[in-house]
Amino acid sequence: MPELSDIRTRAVLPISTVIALTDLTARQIRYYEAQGLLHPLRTPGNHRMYSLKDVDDLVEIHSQLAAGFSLAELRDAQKQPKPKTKLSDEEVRAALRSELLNQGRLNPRGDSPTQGFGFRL
Amino acid sequence: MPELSDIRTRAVLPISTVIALTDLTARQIRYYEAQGLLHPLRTPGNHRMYSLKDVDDLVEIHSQLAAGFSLAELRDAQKQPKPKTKLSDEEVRAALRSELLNQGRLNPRGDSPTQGFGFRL
DNA sequence: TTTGTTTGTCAGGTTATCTGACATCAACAG
DNA sequence: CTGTTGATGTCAGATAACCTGACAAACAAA
Repeated sequence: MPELSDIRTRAVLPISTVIALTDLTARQIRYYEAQGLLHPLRTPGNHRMYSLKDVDDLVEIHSQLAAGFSLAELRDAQKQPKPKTKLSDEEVRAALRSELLNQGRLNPRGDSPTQGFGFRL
Repeated sequence: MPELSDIRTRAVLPISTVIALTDLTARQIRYYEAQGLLHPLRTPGNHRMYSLKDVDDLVEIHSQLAAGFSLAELRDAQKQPKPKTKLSDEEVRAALRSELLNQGRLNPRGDSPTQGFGFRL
């Protein structure tokens, strides 16, 4: 009996279910994959199988597309490692010091603060 | 965009996934359904679609089968409402009184105490 | 032995998904 | 204005997945 605890990352959903859960079309889902945005598993018969995490990612991708980003940009952004929850105590203190010195501007590159990519406190 | 919170009761899995998650055969899964033990939804094209709860139920059914119960017994047992968490305070007090009076035997019918069907405190 | 329950297996038919190609449409550049 | 690019729609042909129905096997119980 397989473990059922990894259900969010286990590929259990056919594309028809993903379509129903996301309101995306098969064309969109396959195109995002072709552009390198996700990598669903395949059955021995070559049918795509998706995890719940894939569904989340697809919704996020479509949201970012609607926000004006291109699939190429999203793909490149994926390659950047996201420190996020893996900040050491010292890094957190450094970020807080920077916060105080820069009056709340943690984003020296001037990117939109609403996208959620790259470094954020 | 559909809500993803009801994912445990939403029919999103094809029978091939259920087979992989349960180690049951398609024959077993369809036969349990034919005997009235579960009722997966169907796609417009008549393909069965299962929820994660269905997967849990199937594992439980197979376990009960291995324990010697017949599918007919399990089906009938399903029809019995299970009070369980819906006991009123008065019912709890009555059960405790009965407990004291009968020296721990809450099962006057003499069923096996390991099955988990019917009334239990 | 006979009967009932559960499971295996096969055949024939239908549905779901695949890939590849071409069309459309909007945004943008020249 | 015209041509290019990115995202999506749509279709055809092929294959995989699933369906039902039927018959057989294994086993336990009457």
